[in-house]
Amino acid sequence: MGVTKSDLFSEEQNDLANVAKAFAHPARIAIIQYLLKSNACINGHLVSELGLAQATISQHLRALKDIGIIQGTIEGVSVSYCINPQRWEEVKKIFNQVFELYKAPGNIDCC
Amino acid sequence: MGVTKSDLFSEEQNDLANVAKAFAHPARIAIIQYLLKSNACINGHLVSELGLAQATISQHLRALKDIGIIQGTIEGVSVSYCINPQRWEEVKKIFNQVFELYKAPGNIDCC
DNA sequence: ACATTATATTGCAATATTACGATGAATAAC
DNA sequence: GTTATTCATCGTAATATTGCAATATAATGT
Repeated sequence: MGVTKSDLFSEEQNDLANVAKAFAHPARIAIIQYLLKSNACINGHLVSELGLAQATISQHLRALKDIGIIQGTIEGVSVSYCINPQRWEEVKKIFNQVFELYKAPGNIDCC
Repeated sequence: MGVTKSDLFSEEQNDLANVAKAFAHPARIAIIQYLLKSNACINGHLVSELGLAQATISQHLRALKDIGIIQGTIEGVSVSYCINPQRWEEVKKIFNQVFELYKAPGNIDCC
């Protein structure tokens, strides 16, 4: 059906899945990396940087903004985007909580 | 179009996006957490555990197997699944490389 | 051989995502 | 006010994902 049965799962599980979705497209990864690299706030040079249409970039930016990982402020006629530090740490923690759950088994091949 | 233009991006970016995709569904998160918790290898008790049809679970398991994060071995008539330790560490590293890229700016609100 | 159990695969319907052109809204420069 | 620039939103087409019933496959027990 294409509809995911969110009600079957915990809020935590849905949250992680939604955050992961933000990372689940190379264009959004590229945008994040670009913002991380140029620590200063960068606007839509992204359109020329990545090879996608302006409307498409805008759509990806919105997806990232929706989960709070980036934020934008109007700067004259253009818009400056940057990482939201608080949310970034939060997201990092959400992922690490899963990764830290794993304890390497005594025998290297469990199956 | 629904087709993602992978050729516009680096292999690293596409890799991360693909791994993130595996985490981008609550059912797959639930499966991973279940395997992490019961460090021993567990087979498809998942069908009764999560509220999804057998075919659907099987499909999610395949998605996780495809990116190498889990592995399964035939155990009589059933199949034991477990985390692949090597790949798990690798995936953890791939995510952390992005998270560690971030250096908190002097001024807390950059935009 | 036959039935049983457990899992995988196939085929399909419904919804989601990706991408882009066209259009709209807001600011700046004249 | 008009024009140019930048970005967001809308509408649309194409592809992907999700979920399940039905069927296939494979091993075990009788």
